[in-house]
Amino acid sequence: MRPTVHDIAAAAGVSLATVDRVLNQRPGVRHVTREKVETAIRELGYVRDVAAANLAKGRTYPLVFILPASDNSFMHGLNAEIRQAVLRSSAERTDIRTIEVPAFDPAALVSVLEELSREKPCGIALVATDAPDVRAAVDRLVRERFPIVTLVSDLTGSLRHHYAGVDNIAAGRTAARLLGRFLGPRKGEIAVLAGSMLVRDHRERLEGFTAVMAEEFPDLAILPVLEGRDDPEVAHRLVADALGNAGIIGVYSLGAGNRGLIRALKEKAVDRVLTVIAHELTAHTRAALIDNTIDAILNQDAGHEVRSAIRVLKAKADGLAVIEAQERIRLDIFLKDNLP
Amino acid sequence: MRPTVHDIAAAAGVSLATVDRVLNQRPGVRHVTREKVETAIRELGYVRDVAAANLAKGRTYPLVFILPASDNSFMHGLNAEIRQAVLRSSAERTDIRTIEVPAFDPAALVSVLEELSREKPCGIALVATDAPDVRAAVDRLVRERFPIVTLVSDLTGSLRHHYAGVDNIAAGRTAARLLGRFLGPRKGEIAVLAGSMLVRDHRERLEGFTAVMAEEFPDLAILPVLEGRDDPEVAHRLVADALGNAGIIGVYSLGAGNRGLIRALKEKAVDRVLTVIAHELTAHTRAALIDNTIDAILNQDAGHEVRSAIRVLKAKADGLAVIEAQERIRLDIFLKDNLP
DNA sequence: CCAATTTTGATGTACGTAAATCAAAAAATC
DNA sequence: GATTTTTTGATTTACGTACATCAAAATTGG
Repeated sequence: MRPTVHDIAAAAGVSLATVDRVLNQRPGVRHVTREKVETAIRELGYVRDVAAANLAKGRTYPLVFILPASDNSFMHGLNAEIRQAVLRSSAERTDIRTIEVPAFDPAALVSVLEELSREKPCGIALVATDAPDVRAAVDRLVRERFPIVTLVSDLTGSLRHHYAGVDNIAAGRTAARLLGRFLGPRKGEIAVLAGSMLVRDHRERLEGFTAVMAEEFPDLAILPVLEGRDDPEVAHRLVADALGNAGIIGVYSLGAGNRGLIRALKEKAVDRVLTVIAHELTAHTRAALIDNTIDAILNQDAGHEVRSAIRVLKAKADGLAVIEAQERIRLDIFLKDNLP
Repeated sequence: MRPTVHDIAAAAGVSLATVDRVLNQRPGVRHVTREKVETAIRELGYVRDVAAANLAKGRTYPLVFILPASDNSFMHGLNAEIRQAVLRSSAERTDIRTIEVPAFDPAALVSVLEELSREKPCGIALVATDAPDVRAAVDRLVRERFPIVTLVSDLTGSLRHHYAGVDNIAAGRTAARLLGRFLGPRKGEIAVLAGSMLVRDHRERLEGFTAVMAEEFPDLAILPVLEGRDDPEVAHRLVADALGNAGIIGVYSLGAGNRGLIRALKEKAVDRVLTVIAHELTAHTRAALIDNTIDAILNQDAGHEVRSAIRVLKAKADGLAVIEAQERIRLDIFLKDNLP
């Protein structure tokens, strides 16, 4: 049996009350006594029974998710996963609130973060917009001891405790290698469709993509990036235009708005041998993968990201360790054969 | 606040003791009374606080893992992950025991399963050997209400509650498409290295592989399968021999023993352009992926499999629902760019 | 050395559930 | 209608921790 507070008290030769004072960092314990207790804790390998403690405290974990108000499949999926988590909240003792902020608007995000500092949630997950002000606001909250994880899009260089999302540079590199290998010895041009170069994850994907292309596939030339603003209509127009160029043999779509891309491909490229790699598995991209319009889909599992963020925030709130390997968000590569 | 047993008692107009009798299916409750309580439970949406219940019961979950005594990297990894889980067992209230049985030996597995029926663990995870006797033994245990999950290798058609492993047919299909696409328009022969055709997961991978090859890549001819018994030495000899055939342009290694494969490739194929796809990420395959000896690695994450098996067994033991999406074991595809 | 202060101990209640006991009430049997 | 049997209620203890209170002891300051 694992040791309890009683065992600690006995081993340290102090009373239960003193052990409690040490464990919950209450005042009124002499330094030497505190050390006796801490030694006993270490020697017996005591670990607080979190379930019992939470029961006694009647503890819940008020968590806040801050999401951009973007109208694309991925964000809808993310929202749906958060709603699923809310359904489980009574069993998990969480109390989850979602705040939507205008997309690509650092100031709005910062003001929400500042409000939260007053509200005292026990953890914050945010889809970060990459700006110095945001970084500063996050760092401030971390210093005030709020557990913070970034979701989907990271805030490199900030003090956030954890990032629940994929490595976007690796994603871009992977897309490049897949495209390069699929195209084999062919020479030609590659069209790249992004949402916006203002978003860090898109920039990083592009960075990884161009790096591998330059290093390993010199026969493939990357055309100037098309910025579709994650909007199907815009994407459709841009891609349809671009396909006027007969030299294009491959397409990498690294953002959202794939509905437009797929429509353009079906209209303009039925008779051409194009290799297409896109991000995010949705009903549309899935269908396109199956009918060979798309050759591979890179995906991040929004459900995993949300569940991971919650686990990490709870653990940080309790000062517990997380299982690192479990919290790594993997880049899923889907061909038509391994669709879930 | 979520309702407690007290609320149920009040709502149903009965005493706490009666609610307890209903909840824990103790005898001595009239049918009408039981229904009153059950109605109240439904109407208030009561769900038992598992943490509090476990605390009161002093419950632990005695779990058994049955593994084949195979000396390969994957099984070593699996064992290591189970040991990690054992380290967490006090926090997770589990009590995990591992039993090793001779590999590919249905009789041994069956006799272990029969012993367990007496020992009464609250859950069993096994790497199944695919044989009718094993199926029958598993079905018998399921009927005796033991939660059972298969691990890594499934037992199709049995009553096991869950399978914690990848879809091996999909894995084989994915390997075929990757190989086919990487090879592009080239014609030639493909060598396949397996462990043993007696193991279900290997058979399934081969099945998926040959199916896609036949459907979609008719220019690639699959050579007779080399059975390396997951042994590096045997694999080395077989592959080295096979590479005498100059028509080989691709290799699919669907089992273990990749150390031997890699050695053979480095000795015999330095000057050839071979495309190689292998299973299981180990130190060796990882290095080979980085130095371009291998082109892609398909992997199943043993840590995820173990943690998932434990979660599912605990949930089944408590009669709780599992988050299906969370328990799906994914086929990881690693190129040199997205290695963890 | 006494008083003021700090530190420690002893004890009780609570969290939500499990499990047991014994008495009381209701139902079934003859 | 009395007796047996079944069903129900009331109450208590326990799980491991948190938290509060009050008294007792130890330490500090003067």
